Amino acid sequence: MKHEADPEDAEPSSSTQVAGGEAILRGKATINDVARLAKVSKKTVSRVINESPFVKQKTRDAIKAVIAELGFTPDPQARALARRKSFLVGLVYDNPSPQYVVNIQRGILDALEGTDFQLVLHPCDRSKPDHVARIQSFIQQHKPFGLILPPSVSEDEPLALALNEADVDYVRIASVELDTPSRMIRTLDGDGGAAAGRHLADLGHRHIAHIHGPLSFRSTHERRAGFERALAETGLVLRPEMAVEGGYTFEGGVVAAEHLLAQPNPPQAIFAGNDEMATGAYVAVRRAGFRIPEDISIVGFDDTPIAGRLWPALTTVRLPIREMGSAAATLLLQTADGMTAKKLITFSPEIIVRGSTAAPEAP
Amino acid sequence: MKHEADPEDAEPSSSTQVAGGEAILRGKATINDVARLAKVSKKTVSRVINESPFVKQKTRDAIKAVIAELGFTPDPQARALARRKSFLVGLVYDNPSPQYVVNIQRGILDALEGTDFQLVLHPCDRSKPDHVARIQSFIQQHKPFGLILPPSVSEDEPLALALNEADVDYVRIASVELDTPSRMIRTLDGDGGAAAGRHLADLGHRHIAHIHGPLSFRSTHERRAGFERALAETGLVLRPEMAVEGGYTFEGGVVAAEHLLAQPNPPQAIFAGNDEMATGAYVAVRRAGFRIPEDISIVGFDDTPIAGRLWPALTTVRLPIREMGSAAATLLLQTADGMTAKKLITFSPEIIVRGSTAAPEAP
DNA sequence: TTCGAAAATGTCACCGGTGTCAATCCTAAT
DNA sequence: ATTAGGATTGACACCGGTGACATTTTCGAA
Repeated sequence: MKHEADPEDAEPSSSTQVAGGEAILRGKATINDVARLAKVSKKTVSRVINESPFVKQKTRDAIKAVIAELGFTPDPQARALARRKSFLVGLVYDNPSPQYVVNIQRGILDALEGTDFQLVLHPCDRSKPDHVARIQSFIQQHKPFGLILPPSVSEDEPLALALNEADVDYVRIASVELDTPSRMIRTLDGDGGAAAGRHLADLGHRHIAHIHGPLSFRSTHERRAGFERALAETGLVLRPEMAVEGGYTFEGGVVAAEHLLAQPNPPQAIFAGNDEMATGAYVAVRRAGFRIPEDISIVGFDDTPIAGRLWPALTTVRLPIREMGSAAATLLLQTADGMTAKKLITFSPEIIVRGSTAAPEAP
Repeated sequence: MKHEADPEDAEPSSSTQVAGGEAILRGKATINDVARLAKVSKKTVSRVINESPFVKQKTRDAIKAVIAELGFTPDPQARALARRKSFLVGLVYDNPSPQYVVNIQRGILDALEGTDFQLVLHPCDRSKPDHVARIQSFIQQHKPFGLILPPSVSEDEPLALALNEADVDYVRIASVELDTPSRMIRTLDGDGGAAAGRHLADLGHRHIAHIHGPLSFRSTHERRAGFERALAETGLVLRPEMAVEGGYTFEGGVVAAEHLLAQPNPPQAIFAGNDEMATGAYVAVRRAGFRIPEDISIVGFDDTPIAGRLWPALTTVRLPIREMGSAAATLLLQTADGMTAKKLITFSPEIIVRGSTAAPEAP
């Protein structure tokens, strides 16, 4: 394939002379090179890059051809500087469960693949008083295109407020709205809790306990409320002494389950607010000498990989975490596309029945 | 505190007029503002920011004072553009174990905290033929300051070669050197394998099996070699039919263990090349009706969180993964500091004895 | 006191894009 | 043919720093 012959239209900018059969140095061309070769101003090239509708089709095609030929890629840093907005998507998280975080990451990366955006990690410690300030300064400095906030960061009202003030877009992943309006991926945690309750009730359990997360998490209440609702439908109630907090952690789950088992009338079934705590419950139950599921049934929540790795495998409520991450990123990017941005996408949980639940044995 | 009175030295650049008692807009000042207030050229300010030694102490102090007063922070994008080098550290990974990845991430973030660098995730699929090209284009576009390569990406010789060509710094986390010299965090996987072997031998086991990772991973061979070496010291040998591949995955571990147990003379103890496979072995062993550790002892490798969550808890070989991630990032950043960059940091594994191993029961 | 080299500091273009607004090109209506 | 008004395109400054090199200080040695 021949290039045009104009003697001036030669090589991409920097007059690097390279010996003989050099591999085409794709990718190092700049917008100026493209403009020169296409015989238009760099501004027009810029318009094409940014898909401005105000470029004649013919011009656009010509420029695109040059871009392809040169393997031109706009420089993210330069663009960021000029626009005062980088191509970074920040994942701001503070979640006790690594599995959860990894899956969210994967989902986001799925959605970001092929775009110009990069995922940067920004863990945050909500127990520190300056956590909001830190995030603000991150935003001021790096000017991320947007943020994704999974729980429990997503439930931080002061943070949401600060974010609305700041110049960032963000998407929350949470089970409930905040007072501050914002775009979000909503999970129907209540339905999940209900599914768990119904499953146990259907199996014939009558004496059921619950290990819940920290009271400061909205999801804790959602899951429990759904659970109690389902029990109520069968005429059951969750007795106060059968509801214990497990902090959403493995260790918390162990302690909580031990507490339950130490009572005069231990439960036949336990619904843990997440898989981590359910895993802890496994340990406590075994230590106490009970069998799963023959003596005690256990249900978890999240369906993290560990659920399938336990023995017997854990019956749990699955949230499509990876898909949620992906949806969150997609939602975030819609602003970029100028598309009519949806405000809310809802995901429903689904109960995955495995080996940790069974009908209670006849006494 | 009063400012100087010169009528011109007023507000930071952009003549935004704000009504009355505005909160001091810290952080939005630019290098020009600093230069003006400090009555020096922006270049000198730049020198201070970059800790150039060629600035008089007095000047430096004055400028630092202004920087502090203004809450000035240099703009990463602008710096990146001018230097042709961004402030991103890329984590290029392709690891079947999410736990591993998360811990590496944490370690890196520990080290990056307080610096100007940000961590960006760059998963990569080594099974795709263009994976090196993709990474190259990532580098060309985003000009990351450096990359961190955990296994198995760290064992990719072609990638290392390409990286040496490209304009990036990188640190490998691996158990062995590559032909291409590079800075690295080395783990003595062989010693870990040996520790596992010694532990089982010391307990009195004589009939021991091994589930190893993919043959394409160097660590697979390292771990196995160390293991066999330790057995040899006790006069034991790993019989060929007692060594099965488990692909470093849970499912692979299940299948491999089933294979071992189906043999006419099943092993008394199993050393799995990582915790994922050990977890799989748990399931297979249970399914086959054996007890852990009474009938069969199991040892893992990595000490990922799941090890402590199993019942009984898994005896395993621990690598300080988080610390390794941190060390890798620190090593990478040393170039920035102009410090004498170390080339190699070695981490030794340590066996963590928990409940999954015991002396074989008298037959 | 004078001079020269080292130490400090400044100048100015440039990194590779985008925003603003003016200039030019078209097309249909007059 | 002429012209108004929208469609295209271009000119130019600017985003906020850094690199290369010039200029000015500074200070000990002559």
